Amino acid sequence: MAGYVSDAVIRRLPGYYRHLRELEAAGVTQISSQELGKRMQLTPSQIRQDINCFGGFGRQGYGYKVSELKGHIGEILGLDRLHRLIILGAGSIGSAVARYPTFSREGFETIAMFDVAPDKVGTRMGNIPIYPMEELENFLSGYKVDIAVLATPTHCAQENLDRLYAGGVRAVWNFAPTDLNHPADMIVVNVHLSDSLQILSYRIAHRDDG
Amino acid sequence: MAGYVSDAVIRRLPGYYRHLRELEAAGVTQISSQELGKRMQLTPSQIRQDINCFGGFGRQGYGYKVSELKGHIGEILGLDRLHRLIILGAGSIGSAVARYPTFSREGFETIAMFDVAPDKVGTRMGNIPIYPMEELENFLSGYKVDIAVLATPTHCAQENLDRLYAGGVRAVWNFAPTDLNHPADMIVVNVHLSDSLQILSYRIAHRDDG
DNA sequence: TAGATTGTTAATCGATTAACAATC
DNA sequence: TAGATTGTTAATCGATTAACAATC
Repeated sequence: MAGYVSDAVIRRLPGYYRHLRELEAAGVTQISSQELGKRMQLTPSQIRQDINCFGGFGRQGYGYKVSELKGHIGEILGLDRLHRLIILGAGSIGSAVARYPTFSREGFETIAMFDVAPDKVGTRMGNIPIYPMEELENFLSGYKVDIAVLATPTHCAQENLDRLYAGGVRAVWNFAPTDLNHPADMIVVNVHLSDSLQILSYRIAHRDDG
Repeated sequence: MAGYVSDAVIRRLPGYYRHLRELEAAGVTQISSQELGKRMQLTPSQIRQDINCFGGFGRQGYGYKVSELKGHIGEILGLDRLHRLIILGAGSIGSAVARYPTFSREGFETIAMFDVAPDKVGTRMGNIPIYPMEELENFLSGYKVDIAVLATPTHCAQENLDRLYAGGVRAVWNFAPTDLNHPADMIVVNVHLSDSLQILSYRIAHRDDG
């Protein structure tokens, strides 16, 4: 079904899913591209184009069934599968990810954390055990891990990524504020918090430019 | 100098700044668009176009002086100014932001946190005092706040944003996983962690599509 | 049926890439 | 000077928007 889908479209998918979830929760059962566009600040054309990258989920003269479309987009995003996560780094970022409430709802289960600090190792964060970093390879040889969250200091991020790859992990959610080198068959998605804050700073500095 | 600058360009600026900082730290003093492009996975053309939105910072036959270009981009991003932050919500996300090491380096100073939990109120996170949420308006009437970080639960995010606006705050860094309504003269930059993780999930699900 | 709204093709717009004269 | 590389204009490519026939 889905041939080539551009990055621009993919980046909008979570937004669709989020708004459809909110609409469903608000009891809305049907919506047109017109109304959804107004809500999401997108043109109706764009919404129809985006959705039709994946299939004709609407009905002429009617629009889209909210829960049905949400279901389709959820599947497209892979949210119907269970993803097993590990978190490298039990600092403040690692903790925030471990405690983030909505992830488990959406099929992301954190099965272990790793850290170098002796006072953290052996304890638990909620239900999640914290292992010493040197146990990583051993752990990976015993468990299938779908996603590793990289929340260690920047200076060891590349080394940790290499160890993850060697251990068979092929998807990384990176919070270290640096661009990591990785083989083509490893998927890396960055959360560069500083970048985001700097963009806010840019907009403040250029508030009246245009 | 800078006329209209597209979003696409603005989103790349922090990346330039980051790479230039790394290059400077590595002792590299000069770089061509060719070399920088190779490092950042961008075309030399794009780099020259991006930079020339703001001015001719290079020299023909030579390239760019790393520290000079970094300085220019830092200014363009507004990193030469001090930004005073407050953080709404002293949960795991709020704590992670409060403790994020690089922000203070770049001129972002957190002066207060706010929370509803009685056991948190009155304590400090590092040096930062935690005030009760109902003190927000009072605080805002006494301090000039450049940026508010919204790290409260989703269900009160809109209400908190409205209170911030009423209190005079005009820039918000939003971590609540929802799109907030805000007046045109308020700048809101979102960090939608779920969206980012869902994009990773999409890429895993469509790994072999093309 | 008439009205509404999709799915899809065509037109437009903007961003990226290529090319090259200017010049360090 | 010759070689390198910018700044900038022109060409290309891709994404967004508009239009409209299909159809619920």
